This record gives sequence, structure tokens and C-alpha cells, in this order.
Amino acid sequence: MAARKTIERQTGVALWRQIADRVRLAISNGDYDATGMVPPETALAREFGVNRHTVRSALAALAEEGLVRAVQGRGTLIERKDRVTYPISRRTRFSAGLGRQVKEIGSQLLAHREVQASGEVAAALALPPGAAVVELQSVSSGDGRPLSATIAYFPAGRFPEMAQLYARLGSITKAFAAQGLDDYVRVSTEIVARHADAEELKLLKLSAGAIVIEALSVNADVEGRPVEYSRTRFAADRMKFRIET
Amino acid sequence: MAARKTIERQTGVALWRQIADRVRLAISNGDYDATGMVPPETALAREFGVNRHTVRSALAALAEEGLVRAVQGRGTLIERKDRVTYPISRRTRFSAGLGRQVKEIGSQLLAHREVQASGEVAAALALPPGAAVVELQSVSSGDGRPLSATIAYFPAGRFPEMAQLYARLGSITKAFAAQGLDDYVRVSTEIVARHADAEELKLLKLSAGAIVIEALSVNADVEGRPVEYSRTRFAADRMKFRIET
DNA sequence: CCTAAATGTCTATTGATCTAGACAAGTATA
DNA sequence: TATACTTGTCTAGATCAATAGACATTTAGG
Repeated sequence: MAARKTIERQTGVALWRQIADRVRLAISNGDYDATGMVPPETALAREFGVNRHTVRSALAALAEEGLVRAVQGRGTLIERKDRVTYPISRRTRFSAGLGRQVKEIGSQLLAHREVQASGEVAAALALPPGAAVVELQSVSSGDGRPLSATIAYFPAGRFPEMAQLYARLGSITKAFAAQGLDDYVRVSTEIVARHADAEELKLLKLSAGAIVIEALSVNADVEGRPVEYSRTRFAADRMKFRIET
Repeated sequence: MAARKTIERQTGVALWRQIADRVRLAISNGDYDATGMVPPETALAREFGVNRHTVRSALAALAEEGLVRAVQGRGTLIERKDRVTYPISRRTRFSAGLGRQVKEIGSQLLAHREVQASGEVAAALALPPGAAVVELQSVSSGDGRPLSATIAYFPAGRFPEMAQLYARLGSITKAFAAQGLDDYVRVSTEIVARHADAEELKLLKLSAGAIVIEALSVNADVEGRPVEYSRTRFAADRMKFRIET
């Protein structure tokens, strides 16, 4: 551990935040599994070449996230170290994919309305521009931690009861089934990584400077007709993605 | 644009950096395509609720990246607005996928050596632990901009000349072909997004606080025998990914 | 019980970040 | 050419981030 880990100064990102990110990654990589604790503050300070107070700020941020817990006299204990793996395949389903990894999956419908499809939405759903679509905003969480925030669009003509059914059943797959669609497949997924904006920080309960992965995806029925277009923002530091081709 | 875009204060990420990130995203989304210019500094300052000097710091950072160019009296011109789309499918090939999007693809071999496979590498390549593997470190760029930094592992027994061939041919696919492997497919890809560390900032010529997408992937021949395990770090704000399932 | 090691708290100082205002200088257009 | 609009530059002050050092408090172990 004598090797001094490099961090960058004067770049608009505070040192304590850079250190927090590095320690979070080390935790999820299992680097501290031997002890179940983060190295002592003085050791981290030496390692990163900063003052101990700066390390303390970083650890305070991680404690705020519930990732670690400092105990005076003992050290800083790791409370949680998991990244949830999210599989992406032709049969991508949110709940099924997360199934065994989290004990309890929560889905909260934040808002729903019927709107005219924008050009982007209409193109993705293969509808004429301005066609009626159901818009659904929701947040999903695993074991109480928000994992993703989604805005999804469905053709209103075909799935008029989408919002009510999703609110009641808590699952898109079940809501589709209740409307006569038994099977659907993922047609395309586009992924971008970027910093979270203020709304996403709030929805996903992230500490600022956090990263979100934004996925634009289209699902279609077995005949290839699009049934859903969605924009999902994942809390990047709580997830990894496995792409099965 | 009267709507005030929310940014977060006191979070370890300087306001100018948050604004730079938002403007970069807006540019790549084509939000300013009508004029080919970023809105005036005073307008951005109003929009984000900050002082004009803070906006100037953000634009200076984007100018440093070569993304915009300020012209006194006129405004701030957009120099480049592209995100390269990187397709991920069973037939993912770096060069072929980028083909039409960039004029010139560069591949630079940074280092190569023969090492004993670590547990992780051996498992991915289905080799006994400690088996000899060829390790290749390279950086790829499109039109002069670094796009990805890769560490790749190949079974040394089967592909002893990998490093030399890649150095000469500039392509993994061609190096495989020269060693008698005509076809291979992507078996799995795992993706994580995180902040870049100092080495990645340097290799990919990123400004600090930048995001990298790390992809762990395995390629196999048509019989399903793994031929390559690689860890590629992409410059996230220069790329988007399309997953074809 | 003592000591070493760890986190907790406090004060003081320096440099970076952000705000505020004023004015200069270049560009486009009527 | 006059004017409005834009970027460029300067000064000054307030707040945040980071360093430095000292000492208190808690825990674990010999």
C-alpha cells in the first residue's frame, strides 16, 4: 500500500469526492474484504497524499450513503458492498433479472398521463407523430435503495390502462399480460454515461457528482411491433450491467 | 429557456464543472444545432442561476477540450458535437463498428508481455490458473481523439504472435486471422461506469472528473473456446453504446 | 491496567471557487 | 456610422476546500 494513488487537483472535483469515489469502488471490488473495514484514516491520507481531514470528509460522504459506519476506537466498518448486476438480453425484465440479488424489489409510480408523442417517441414506437401515448414515471429500488428512474411510453390505443395496472401490479410485465400481451422482447438498447442532474440526484438519492447510466430502449411484441419506449436512468455506482448476446 | 436548470451546491463538484458537463451533453444532444453556437454567457448564467464568471469557467473548460471556440463579439461556436456510437453485439469488432463514423481509426500498442494468468483471467479464458497468456495494452482513437484504452489477454499457447501481429496490422481481427482464426463472437460483456483514475485521464486525454465506462468482455471461437479476455475503458462523454440483441 | 491505535473535535491559515460590478474590445446589423 | 450584443479583463469580497497541528475519546490487546 506504499504506492501513492494519484488524484487530480484543481479540476473542479474536490479531493474528498475523488477519494470517496475511489474508496467506494475499492469496497465494491472487495479490496477490503479481509478485514471488513476501510483502512485507517491516517493510512488513506498517506496513500492519497492528502490531509487526514480530507479523508474524513470522503468517509463522511460514504457514511451518509450508508456504505460505511465509523466506530470510534475501532475503525470504519463496511456496511454494504454490493453492486447489483442488471442483465440486458432479448428477454430483459427488470424484476426477473434482479430476482435473486435483492430480497425486496420496490416499484413506485410517480406520475402518469396521456400525451401526444414527440418526434423521438413516435419514431421509436413506430407511431404517427402526435399519436396518443401513455407516459409513466417511476422509480425502482432494491432492498430500499433506489436503483433506477424511468420514463416509459406506451401506445395509448393498445394499452389504455397501462398506468392503473402498473400501479396495482407493480410490474410492466404483469401490466402487459393483463392487457393481453403475453410476451415481448428487447429490440434495442442505447447507453450513455454522464453525471446526474439535480432531479436524478433527488429521485435516486445520490450524492452529487454521481454518475448515471441512461438507457434508451425499445421493447416489441413477437410480431415486431413496438410496445414500449423507455428512458431509464440507473444509479451507476450501485449497478453493473451484463450484456448477453 | 426561462426555466432555471437546477444544479447542486456544496457537493464537492464545482459549479463550473457541473455546468460544463450539462452544456457538453446539450451540445451532443443537438440542442444548439439551430445556431451552431452555445447560448450567450449571460443567458446561461441566468439559466443556471449563477454568476457569468462561473459560466465562463465552464466554457473555458469546454474550449480546452476543443469542443467549442469563443469569438469575441460573436459568441461561442461549437467546433465538434459528435458522440461516436459503439455497437455491441455477437459480432462486435472495434474497427468495423466505428467504420463510417470516423474518418481515421488509430490503434497504438503501448506495451505487451507474456505473463501467467491471474485467477480472473484464467477463469475468463477457461485456462488452468497460471497458464501463459499474452497481455496487450493499447489505446484506440477516432480522428485523433482517444476513445478507449484496453488491456487484453490471449492464450499464449494458441496465439503466440499476437503482440507482433497486432502491432503490424493494427487490428485484433486481422491478427486473429493471421493466426488461423477466421471468426469469433462476443460471449459476454460486463459494464460498469465510474470516474476515471489518474492513469485513465492521461491515456484518454480526459479532463478530470470525467467518466469512463469499463467493459469486461470475452470473445470465443465458433466452437465456444475463449480466445480473448479484455478490459476496455471508454471515454464516456465521447461515446454512446448500442446493444443489439 | 496500561498502551497503542483508531476515530472525534477544535482552532487557525491558505488557496480555490463563486459572486458582484464595471468597463474594454470585437462583431453584426440597421 | 451608430447601436446592440457579445466575449475579454480587471478588482474586491464572501464562502468552500484543504492543510496543519493539538488534544480528547473510545476500543482492543498485552
